Amino acid sequence: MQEEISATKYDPTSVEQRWYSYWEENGLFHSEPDEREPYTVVIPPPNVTGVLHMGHMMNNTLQDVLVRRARMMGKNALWVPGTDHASIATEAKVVGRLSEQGIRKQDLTREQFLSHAWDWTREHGGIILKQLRRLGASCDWQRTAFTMDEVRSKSVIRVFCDLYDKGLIYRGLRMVNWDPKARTALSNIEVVYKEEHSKLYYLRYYVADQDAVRPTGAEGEVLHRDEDGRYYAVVATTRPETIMGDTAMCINPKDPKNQWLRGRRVIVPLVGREIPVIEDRYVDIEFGTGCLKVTPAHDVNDYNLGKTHHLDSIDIFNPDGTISENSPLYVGLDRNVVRKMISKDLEAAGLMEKVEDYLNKVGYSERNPDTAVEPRLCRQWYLKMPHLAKIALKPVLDGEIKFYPDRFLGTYRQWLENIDDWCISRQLWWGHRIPAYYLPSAEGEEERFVVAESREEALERAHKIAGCEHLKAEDLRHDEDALDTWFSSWLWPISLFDGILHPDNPEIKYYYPTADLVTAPDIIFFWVARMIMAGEEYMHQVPFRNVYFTGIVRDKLGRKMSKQLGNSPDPIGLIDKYGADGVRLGILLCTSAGNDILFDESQVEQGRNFCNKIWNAFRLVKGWTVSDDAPRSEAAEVAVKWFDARLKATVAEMDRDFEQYRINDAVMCSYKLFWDDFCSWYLELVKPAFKDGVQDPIDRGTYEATLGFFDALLRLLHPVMPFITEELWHALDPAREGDSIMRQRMPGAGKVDEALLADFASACQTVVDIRAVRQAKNIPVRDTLRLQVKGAYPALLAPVVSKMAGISQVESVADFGSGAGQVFMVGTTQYNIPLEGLVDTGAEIARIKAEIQRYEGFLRGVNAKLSNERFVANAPEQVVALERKKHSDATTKIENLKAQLSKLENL
RNA sequence: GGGAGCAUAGCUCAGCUGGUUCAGAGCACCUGCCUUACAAGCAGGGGGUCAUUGGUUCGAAUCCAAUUGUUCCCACCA
Repeated sequence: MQEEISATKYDPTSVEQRWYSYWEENGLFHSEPDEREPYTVVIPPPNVTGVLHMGHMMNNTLQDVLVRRARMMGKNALWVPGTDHASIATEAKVVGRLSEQGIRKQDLTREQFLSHAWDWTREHGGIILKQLRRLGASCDWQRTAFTMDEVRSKSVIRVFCDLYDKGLIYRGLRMVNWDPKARTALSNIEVVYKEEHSKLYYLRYYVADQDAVRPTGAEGEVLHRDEDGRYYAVVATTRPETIMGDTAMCINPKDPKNQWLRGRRVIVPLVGREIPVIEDRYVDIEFGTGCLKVTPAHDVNDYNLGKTHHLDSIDIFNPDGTISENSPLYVGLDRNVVRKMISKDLEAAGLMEKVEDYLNKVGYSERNPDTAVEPRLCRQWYLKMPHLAKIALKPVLDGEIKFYPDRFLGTYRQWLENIDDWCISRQLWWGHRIPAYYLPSAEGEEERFVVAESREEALERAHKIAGCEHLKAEDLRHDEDALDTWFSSWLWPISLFDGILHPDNPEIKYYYPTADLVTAPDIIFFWVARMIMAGEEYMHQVPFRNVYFTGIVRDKLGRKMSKQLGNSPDPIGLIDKYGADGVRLGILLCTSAGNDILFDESQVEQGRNFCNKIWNAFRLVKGWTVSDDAPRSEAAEVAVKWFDARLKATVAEMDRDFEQYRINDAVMCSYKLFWDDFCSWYLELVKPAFKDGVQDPIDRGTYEATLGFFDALLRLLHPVMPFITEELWHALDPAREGDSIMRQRMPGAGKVDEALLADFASACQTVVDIRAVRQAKNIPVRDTLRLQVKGAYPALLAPVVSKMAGISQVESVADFGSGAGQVFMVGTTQYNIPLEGLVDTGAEIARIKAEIQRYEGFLRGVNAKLSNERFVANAPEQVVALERKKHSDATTKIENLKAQLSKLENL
């Protein structure tokens, strides 16, 4: 320590490692239920194979601040960590790795594939949890959970069966959003719509029965004929590659342009197949030519048209997005390739009328952002939403759960009020396998199944079905699909405490509901809303009280951080460079609820500099020699009293900020308290004089008080900067070995002596003004000055200006005398620094004149108010009184200045 | 197409229930200092029609309306 303390820079590396191990080894993050008030936070589980990015950094720093603070407020704080199996993302990574080794997923059995996936999980899983330790996260690691561990898996299965038995889960055949890369269905919210520049292709659909075409003569009718006189319709489409699936063309019956097409049949270009022309009001007359090609298998709207008009449906795609055998053309080719190809072929065949640029919205898979979603008709599992949406809406509208910022309430409400059933099945292996078992069935027979937690139970259930009494276990076919990842995440606050399987266990009863949830607004639907549903359904209680929405971390230019752009700093690299405390402070200072943050390394630099400041303040204090006989200086006397008040006032302010989740404000408060109030004022005031190369000793009383303040400041800062505060808290007193700052209480707010704070502020202003005079006149600090005062001034002024501004003497005078001096005002009190020969009278006159002008302008404004009868009559008394005070103060100031001016002019 | 947010100093943003926290903070910038804790620092300083236009009010950065710009969310128009 002795050697380390001589360093003028704080070195976080060894400190951070040492204390984190200490905390963990001593179980300081661990919580067990006891008689204290619980404070619970569950981590938004990061992907098990993920690595820490800036978003995690911000999010987890915020959580850690809340948790550490709660712990030091005397609560039994618990922060439960864990990871998410992230089925699509993880499965995609595993598939990717296998294919690098030349292995295709379809060549593996389910068991073989899962074994690879578990290998991958063990290999990469937990990296992110280690990284969170570097950040200082005070998670109870003994409780680390995984969405696919035993308790969580069983909970998911139990809930599925329960919801099925309640009639909330069903199997349905409908259009789903299909991800052809992952080859799975997606829920609606997993589709991200992106605007993109594409083409609108105008295709010729020749009329089949040319001879039957009769112009109707309707006004505005548009007939198309080629050079041979053959009639054709023109269809505008963005997806020419789907024409092989066309089973109709649709016009609006009211469309005058296309009256002649009513009742006709047309020929699908290239394909040559005849399809009917149907009529439906759905078609927009204004769009394109008013003719719509109908492909019921590949478009939701077309599907609906197909249903109402009883059209055939031709599915021309394979699950991977290549053209299937159902198509006469392009079989086996990818849909994106075919689009280019077919447009050329259409062109060549003279079937392409024209191509226009077109801006349209295309749905992409959230997890495979390069893959456009393909609407596809298939059978999936769904969870009914009306009941769950209803129970999830109430606690938020009632304010039982509070959102910070509360504007997300509107988003939340709107979504729940217009919610679709949730497609919960995924055609993936990595995840919780759907506990449905199909009974043997003959070809064409409707599928029959039972839902149960195990095959044995399923068999029992199956036996109860007529005709199935003799089935054997192996006759049951287990559903191949897995559940949506969010179907496990939504149970997280419950399943972490085993509340699904054992609803009455002491842990769930103690820790649930959790206190605060810190998360990003983009998962408000995916996760937040659904956790509330599950909480209400299974615990009959909200899962958390407050939801703090963070913003998105962007770079300095406002761009989202991404791997592609390479604009995302490596968080661990930042910690290596600046220290975890510095990084935490840097992030916290620019975070406010719901607002995106524009991250720049300079903010982290600021954090590091602050660590340095704390470190050096510590060096100063620890470097003092203490004397039991030395008397306490007047300046120290004032400083101790003042800082005590200042500290209490700041604590109160921070408490208010935390209550409203204005965390950045609270952090800034403590930053300024330490840097400005403690270092720049307090320490400078109590700092013993330095004479003849020797520093005077400090008196014991002031020293003890200073250590006390330092201690309080460290406690106040601990939630934000856990490492340096623990280090210095120990260094303050060797007797603390074996203890931890984490176990101490936060400083409390107390009654604040406001008058003292005001007096001190006035004295500070005086110091600043004196220093300004010194700088302007180039008077070094070692040359002491005299200060004359006209009027009332605070009693603590003299010691403060003496110590801080090099004033040897403060004289109360009736008049500043005839000699030249530098006069200034603090409030309405006039001060003068006699400076014979140093004052430029001309410049001074000009300055005072400008000053007078400024105050006169101010006074005019005040007078305007005061002479307004309605103001005097209507405004609250206090406000009017204030205005009167402004008036009298300004008048006094102007008088003072004028007197000063005339004196100078008469020199 | 529907909804929400934002617009205040060069940058990032506070400004909460209209009135001394009213025009603020941090960073950046300028000037002077290597003053025995800290140059990653100290001291001092400049800088803004509060997007625009109306309205409410004794009084508006603050409340209301419209406009402009911008960001985000939701929605099946090929």
